[in-house]
Amino acid sequence: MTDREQLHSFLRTHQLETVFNEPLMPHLSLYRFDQGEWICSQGEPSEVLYVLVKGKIKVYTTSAEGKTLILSFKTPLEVIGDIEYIQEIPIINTVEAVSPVHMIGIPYRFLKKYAADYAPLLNFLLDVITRKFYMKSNFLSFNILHPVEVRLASYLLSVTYDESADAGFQGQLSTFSLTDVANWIGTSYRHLNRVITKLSAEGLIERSNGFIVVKDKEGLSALADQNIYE
Amino acid sequence: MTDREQLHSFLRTHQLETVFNEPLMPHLSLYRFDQGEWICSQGEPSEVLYVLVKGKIKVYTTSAEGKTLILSFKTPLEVIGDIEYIQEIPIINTVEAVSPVHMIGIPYRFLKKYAADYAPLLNFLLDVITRKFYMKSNFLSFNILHPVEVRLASYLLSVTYDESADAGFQGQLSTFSLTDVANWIGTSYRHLNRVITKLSAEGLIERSNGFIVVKDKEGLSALADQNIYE
DNA sequence: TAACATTTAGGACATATGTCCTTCCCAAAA
DNA sequence: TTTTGGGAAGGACATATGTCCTAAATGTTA
Repeated sequence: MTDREQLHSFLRTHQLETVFNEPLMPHLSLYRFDQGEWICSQGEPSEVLYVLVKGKIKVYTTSAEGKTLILSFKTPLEVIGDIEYIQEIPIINTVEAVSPVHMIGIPYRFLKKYAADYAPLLNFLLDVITRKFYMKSNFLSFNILHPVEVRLASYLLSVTYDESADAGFQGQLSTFSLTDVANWIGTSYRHLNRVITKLSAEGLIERSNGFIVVKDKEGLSALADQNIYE
Repeated sequence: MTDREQLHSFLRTHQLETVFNEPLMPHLSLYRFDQGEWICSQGEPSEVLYVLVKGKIKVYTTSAEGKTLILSFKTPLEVIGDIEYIQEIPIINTVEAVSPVHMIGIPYRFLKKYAADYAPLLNFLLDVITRKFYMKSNFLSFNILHPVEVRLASYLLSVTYDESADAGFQGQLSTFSLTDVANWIGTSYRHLNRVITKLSAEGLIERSNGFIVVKDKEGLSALADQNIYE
């Protein structure tokens, strides 16, 4: 399959054919990123709108002091560079591939030229952005309002739910390093460890060579009264 | 001046005349809210898109445990209910007038009927939402990544800047109660007090019957290396 | 003015979280 | 097999923050 064919196949799969109008089509291209590769990085000038169509990415911000805060893990369908496109600002967050990734890219200048008033695209962007807004806002407020223990419980539930739906992992936390998890829930690796130890002692989870196994889903739910992801 | 005239005057002032198309016009109405009045409240069904055209509002969320987190103070031009409109979800956050407030309201059903594909409105919403997204995301990450001391410094700078530009207040923190400030920077009243005492001891600020006076703007800036509002 | 409510500042203590460092374990290289 | 490097777990300690309570200050009503 050629790149062009694959691109169109992705458009079809995600029902994007109506989102981009005819004059825009020639300017779409397919990008691939390897695991660990940076897709864009905080502070850079931004020029391309990306649509994630395959794989998993990690969005994070780095503070002046060098602390990292993971803002989200995203799977298709998701858009990167939308805020930057509309506000005409440099890249806000660093985006990194956590698996092999395919993205469709459209340079801003063509969007501006051919689709600034194309309602289907505008509606698509509105939908994507508002969903992002809602989730991020929720997630970050949750982080501020709850202690690490609750955040971890909430995180574990959402991840194990995903995984098991996806591959029958039976609540084993794979994929992410504990360092990632720490940055994700906004705490230090050390403290995360402490909380893991505590939850283990309470029989809610179990640690097995670098991973975490959920033992008592009910118990975790009780702890994380409100799931971040709803 | 009749309500109708005033409404149109507001539309003109904020250059909104092009945002709403003809069939929508009869369905715009002007709302007034008194200081302290609730404009909408977390969890309610949402039915009206509001545009803040005069006054100041406070947006906050309340956690299951009853903790309050103020997400933003907003002045014109700002939109309330946009996320809810597009995602078709209940009200996310509680909004309260902190001064007498004027808002233009448009019921969702007319928006859907007459303007679902009206590009100027869509672009307006995109602009407003992305700006909100950017600021909120910034603000909340900042909160997670920095201690209260830094958040307070950053807050004081932004507020005193605003105030002085507005009315020559010379860095006196008016308007907000310290309880509001605490909820705003995501900490407890008690701890805020502690930090205020500390910064006072360092000569950066001074406390004078319920208010705070900024004594050393440079010093505060050094502390808050990155201003939340940029 | 007296009595009472309400707000404000801060003390005492417990808990949450961060930083730094050490130890242990395992895998890859010699 | 030995060596070495690096990650993972956790100890020790300092700091940040929260909760509960008290005392002073201020306003408010009788």
